[in-house]
Amino acid sequence: MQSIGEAARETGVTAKMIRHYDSIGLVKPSVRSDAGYRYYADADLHALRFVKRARNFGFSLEQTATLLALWRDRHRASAAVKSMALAQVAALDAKILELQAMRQTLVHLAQNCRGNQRPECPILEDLSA
Amino acid sequence: MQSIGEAARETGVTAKMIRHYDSIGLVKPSVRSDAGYRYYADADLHALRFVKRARNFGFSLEQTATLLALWRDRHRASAAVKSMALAQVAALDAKILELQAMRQTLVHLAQNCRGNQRPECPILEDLSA
DNA sequence: CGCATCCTTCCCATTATTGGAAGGATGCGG
DNA sequence: CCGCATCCTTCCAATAATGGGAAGGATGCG
Repeated sequence: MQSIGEAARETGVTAKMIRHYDSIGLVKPSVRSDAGYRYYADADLHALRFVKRARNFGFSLEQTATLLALWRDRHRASAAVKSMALAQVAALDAKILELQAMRQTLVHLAQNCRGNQRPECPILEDLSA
Repeated sequence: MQSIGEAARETGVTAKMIRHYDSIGLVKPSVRSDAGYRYYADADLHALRFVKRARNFGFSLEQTATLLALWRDRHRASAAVKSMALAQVAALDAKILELQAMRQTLVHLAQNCRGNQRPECPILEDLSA
């Protein structure tokens, strides 16, 4: 049983966020002391690391909660998990395309801007067009 | 002089957001009636469209405020604008790379997940590893 | 004149995280 | 065994940008 500080050190999730995950019901400590201290069992630490990784993949906390429930269910079908992963890939694709379009337009505008002491600048001209 | 509703229709910025931009000092109406109604001059509408475009390029409101100030300054050097645009390109690049890395890992995991009724799934296994 | 539609301000919610304050609990050195 | 450092607790607030809604006043038109 680890205190919240120890759990934070071991999982790389800040104590602040661990309390937050507790408050929203995502990962709750197995034990609360009489004084209210949170104590995390190994399985809890595992869940915290799971959450951290899912967040790194860009899953929202809500998606992460679903994945966590699936992970805890030994009998779930892998299809449910796979479809979530593919949906996340599609969301990432859309976001990437959007950012690439922004980037390309900006690069194009910047290439046509002298970037000197004179005021002429197609970037602002385009923004105001 | 357009009322906020007319300004919203003409610029595509919602009345809600126009009020918000006023409250944070980004774009203020040229005139306020005795009753407190906001009235927007052509230059104000221009500024609202400018803001909308800058936001479409992924500039933050703070960056947008700077660009707007540069745009309003007839004597600014184009170098200042160009460096902001290039900084934004760099930020977009970093974000794109990050999303591509997420995407690739997820695709790889999903490819190795059968996605059937059985529980075996490398996606969850990786998340919990 | 009355009703529909607009407008105002103010408050709250979202998403995920971070910050701080005020106060209680624990642990260790002297 | 006392006091201090460090941990912990809860609550409140802020971030960025937008949206939703309530309560109430203003306007416009028939």
